[in-house]
Amino acid sequence: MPSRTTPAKPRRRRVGRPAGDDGDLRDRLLDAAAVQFAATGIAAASLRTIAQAAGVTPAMLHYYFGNKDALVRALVGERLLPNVRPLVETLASAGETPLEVAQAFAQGVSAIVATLPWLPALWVREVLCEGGALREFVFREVMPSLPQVLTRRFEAARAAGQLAPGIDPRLMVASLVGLTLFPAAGAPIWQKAFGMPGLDMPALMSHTLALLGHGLATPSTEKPR
Amino acid sequence: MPSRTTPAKPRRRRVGRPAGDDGDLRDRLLDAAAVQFAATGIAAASLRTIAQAAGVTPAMLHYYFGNKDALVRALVGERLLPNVRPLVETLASAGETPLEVAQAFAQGVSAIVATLPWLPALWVREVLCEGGALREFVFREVMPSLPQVLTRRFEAARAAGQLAPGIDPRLMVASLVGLTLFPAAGAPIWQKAFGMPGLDMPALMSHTLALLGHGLATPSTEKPR
DNA sequence: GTTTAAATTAATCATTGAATTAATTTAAGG
DNA sequence: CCTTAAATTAATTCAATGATTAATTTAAAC
Repeated sequence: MPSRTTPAKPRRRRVGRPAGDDGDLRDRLLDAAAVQFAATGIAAASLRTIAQAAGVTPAMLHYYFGNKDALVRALVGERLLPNVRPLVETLASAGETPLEVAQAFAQGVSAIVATLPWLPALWVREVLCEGGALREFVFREVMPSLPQVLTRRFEAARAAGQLAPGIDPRLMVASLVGLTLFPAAGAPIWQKAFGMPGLDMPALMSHTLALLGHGLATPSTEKPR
Repeated sequence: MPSRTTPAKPRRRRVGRPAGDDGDLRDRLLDAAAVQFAATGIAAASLRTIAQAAGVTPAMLHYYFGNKDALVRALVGERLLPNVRPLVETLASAGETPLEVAQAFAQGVSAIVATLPWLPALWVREVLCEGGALREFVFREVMPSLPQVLTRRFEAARAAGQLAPGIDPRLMVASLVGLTLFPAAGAPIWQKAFGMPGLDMPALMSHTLALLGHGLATPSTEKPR
């Protein structure tokens, strides 16, 4: 039993440079920041909380990044963009038919989610919503290309008679994001609150691709009246 | 030109009960709060900013609502739920085929957006995302019914052979929200950044219903190889 | 060994935000 | 008219947050 006079917090680190080689602290701080930013939004996430999650003092965030804004920029530059850019480049040429393009998109999102589980929530909150803190920055970096690349591909498909009537090529980006990235951002909700434990990315992907492939009605019941 | 010694801010209200009958201030505060909450997220929206947008002092928020939490509850109780509940009730019986149910859903969302333009962004940010401030509260009030009602309807349709193969009835809620409410939350983005001025709710709705009706490939090019 | 650089904490500061209170003005009721 | 209640602002308080600095410990370099 610890003596009553020495509070002796269990594993409290002493002041000074640590013995063990903690050379990866910067990475751990970025990870903690990503999780916290995605969970509560960037504005609502305090540096104290992030530092605490990484087991250090908020002064370390100042030491490694300078200030909160620079931390956000580092996260975007070193984690977000490097993982999103390959997808954008892939989509410029992947697949032939519209459905194949959509499949490539869904697969790319699925891959990103597998490595960065916090990305969908952060993207939805801070990039896609009005007033999101990352909108300007991200749009300048990746997005000028992504929507236009995809739109051009779907427009070409329509010109070639490969796109179903009534589908707006320009709106396909919104539809694809809404069907893949967005559900991933709320996965815990759909899972727990709706009592569906089987909702993982593979299940979501096959469902979504079926929907994109032939819609939701069976041919026999379509327009029955 | 105003004299230099009297700053005399133009239309600064004097202290005390106002002459004109401003009996609707409480409503205006709720409106300003809704807009601000949707624009930056609840946590990041300051009472100062909300009060300023309504042209009054933050003390008025305390006067009418008590504290920020009560303001949020009032907004949910008096603006959100009354506008969302009718949709939930409609969906319990509207339409016959899955496509008709989806159409009723899309139309309901469209109607809500017309009256409360700020709702999609607020809903996506604070209800659907992990860590959203309204999740617990809203889920206890409306959501226990909405997803289950819709899921049951799509499951019945599948049992009746009206649902296309590969479609998961439980995931349809996520798909519908992702195709309707979610794009509405980011409408200004799709519009401005993608150079598509024609993106309004009617256009989005017809596109989405076409997608849900028959998928995105023309029958002739489906499975070409 | 001694010196120097790196990494870390504790402590502090300034700013902002939510919450509260006292004072003030006007409307309404008798 | 006089009194009372309602609505509003200015000013203040308290907690939390981002930012910063000085002190401290260890590793590395010579």
